[in-house]
Amino acid sequence: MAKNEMLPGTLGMLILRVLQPGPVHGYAIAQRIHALSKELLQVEEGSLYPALQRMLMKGWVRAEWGISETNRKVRFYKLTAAGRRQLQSEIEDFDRVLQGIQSVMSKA
Amino acid sequence: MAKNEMLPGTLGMLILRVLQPGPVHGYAIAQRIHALSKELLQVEEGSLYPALQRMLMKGWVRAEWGISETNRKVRFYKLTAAGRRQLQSEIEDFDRVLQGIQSVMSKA
DNA sequence: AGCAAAGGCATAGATAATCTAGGCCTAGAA
DNA sequence: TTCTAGGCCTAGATTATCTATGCCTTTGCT
Repeated sequence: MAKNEMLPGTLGMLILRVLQPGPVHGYAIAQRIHALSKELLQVEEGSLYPALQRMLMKGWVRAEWGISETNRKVRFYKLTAAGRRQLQSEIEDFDRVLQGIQSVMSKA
Repeated sequence: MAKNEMLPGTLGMLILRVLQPGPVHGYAIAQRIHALSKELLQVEEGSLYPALQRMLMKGWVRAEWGISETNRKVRFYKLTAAGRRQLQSEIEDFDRVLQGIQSVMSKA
């Protein structure tokens, strides 16, 4: 992964995390990830919407049509209880793997 | 990624890092990653050898047949100058992306 | 009124990386 | 001699991401 690309396998975790405080619509999820990461990460729409579809099917989020702050018809995504559990689990997995990576990188 | 799985996109970096101090043969690369990560990471052979092939084709490593410590015919892999540059570049990319991820995860 | 730009959802197809599951061979131990 | 661990490798499936679209609406500019 270069420039603004994502690290494969982490997009789901980031989306769930952004949804944790409350419902957010698709487009805004991408914007928040971009802003919160200080422009380091950029989620393409072609990655975002398929990811949201997967999460819907797994039951980690629910979607609801509504109106955005800018007066547009949007789909708000909301974490389910299962989604909350999934987020915790992904965080644990990520932390563990990251620790492994950092061990190798520092001590090799 | 769960249990002992790898984080996609980081295997190349880990292999290059293990090869940095000097030539290592394939099987031993996997063992070292496993050991150095305190058993947190497990590289499957079906991931390892294709990754080494890719790196050979990109010119990041060179391979040479030899005899292992256990008296077996093995292929030692050695970093090239390009491989060394690639390693630095992947480390920078990874650090940048990781910082982005951690920003999102902490501040969302 | 007309048009462009930006906001917004979505899919198809290509690409890439990993895992599963095998195959094959050898040295050394039991 | 037979078994186990060490060792190399590939085929095929799976999964996630990106590129490139298409389409619709609101707002603002001319």
